[in-house]
Amino acid sequence: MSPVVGLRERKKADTRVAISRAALRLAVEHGPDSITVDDIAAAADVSPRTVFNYFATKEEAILGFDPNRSLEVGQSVLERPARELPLTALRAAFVDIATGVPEVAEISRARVDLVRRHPQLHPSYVAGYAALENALVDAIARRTGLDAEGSLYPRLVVSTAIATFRVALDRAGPGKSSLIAAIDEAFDALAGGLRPPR
Amino acid sequence: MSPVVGLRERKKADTRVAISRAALRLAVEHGPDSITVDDIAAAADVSPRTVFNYFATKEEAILGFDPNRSLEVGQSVLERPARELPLTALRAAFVDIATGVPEVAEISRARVDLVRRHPQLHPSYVAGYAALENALVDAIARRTGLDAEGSLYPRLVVSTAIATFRVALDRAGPGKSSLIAAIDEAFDALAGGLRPPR
DNA sequence: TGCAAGGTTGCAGTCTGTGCAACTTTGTGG
DNA sequence: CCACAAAGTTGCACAGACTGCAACCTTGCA
Repeated sequence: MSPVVGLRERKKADTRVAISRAALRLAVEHGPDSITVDDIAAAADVSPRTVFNYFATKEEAILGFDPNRSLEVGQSVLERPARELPLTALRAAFVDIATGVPEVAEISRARVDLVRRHPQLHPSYVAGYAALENALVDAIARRTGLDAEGSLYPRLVVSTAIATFRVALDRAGPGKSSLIAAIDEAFDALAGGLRPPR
Repeated sequence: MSPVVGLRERKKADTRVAISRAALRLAVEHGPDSITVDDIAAAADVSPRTVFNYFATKEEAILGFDPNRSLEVGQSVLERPARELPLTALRAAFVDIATGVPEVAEISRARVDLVRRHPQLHPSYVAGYAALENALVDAIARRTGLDAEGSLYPRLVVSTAIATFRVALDRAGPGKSSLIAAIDEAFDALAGGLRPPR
């Protein structure tokens, strides 16, 4: 009998989550530099070597990159109504992220805070958006019928949309205005050609 | 007699350049992963320990971050005519970079190529734009009279402009269309609200 | 000329990250 | 039910990045 997802895959997914949860928790508690891979491994109940089987670096573990996530978001952009403008479809996808499973959003916010408090993480954090960018460029290229690499437009619109999302994320810090409101304000300005507010 | 810039400072600047030149050259020749800090130090004729006095990481040395450079670009934005729109002033500043000292542009292009060929460098490369972003946010805040942090606009316009510049840089690869043309096309699209090409 | 500030170096040590080979667990087919 | 293949986990040895510290050298100035 071959289960839709076998015990093997489920265990792998669990292990990945366990490592990344442990890494995030420890990093939040003690700071990313004060913890070692050994600490993370111990907290996740695996060997240090195994941590590197799942994540290329310690920071990746803390930030919990999940390649599948990017593909999901790309898919959600493809599923938006065909008549929507690219920028509108992208904005909707970001709103989906923001309003998704509360627990996921919570963890995601914790990561943003952590990066804010520890700028050493910034490079790795930004790097995590590269996979998302590629997935979205692909989706936009399909929607518009443009060539993903040959044409300037797909990468341009995705790249600026992600930048816009990140500004909104940063602005909607803990206790500040809602993320949705920030996304709306930022994307309106972007679609309007970024003229300065009166 | 106190020289405008003393021997000390000149030597420091020279050493920084020597290290970063050596690091870039070796990385281009052998790949960033195949060279060690010891190699770089030897090529720059300093001790390995000294390399870390100038750059926090090996990758920083290869990518040759110079904090002063960001301040210069910020200054050039402030010096644009006051009636120019923020996006126009930013675009002009990027064109200045592209048309500046040929030798500098040459090195800068070599770095872009290197990053393209070795994506491991991408995170650090992108991180290098953080200093530029902050300098430009400051400049735009002053030009518009908006609060750099309290208002969404300054960071939004700078962040998207940098993303746009980077897409143009990437597009204008070696032997491809001119960088200026790419900057023009990309910024026109951005100022037009990123509607898809007909 | 002599001294203080600042820059460079070597050293010892910690930690990240990798290749490899043994070991364990899961899935499958006889 | 049992063997066997496939896939995952672990330990080990090791290269190399990076840091703190203390000694040493060079520059700027009185």
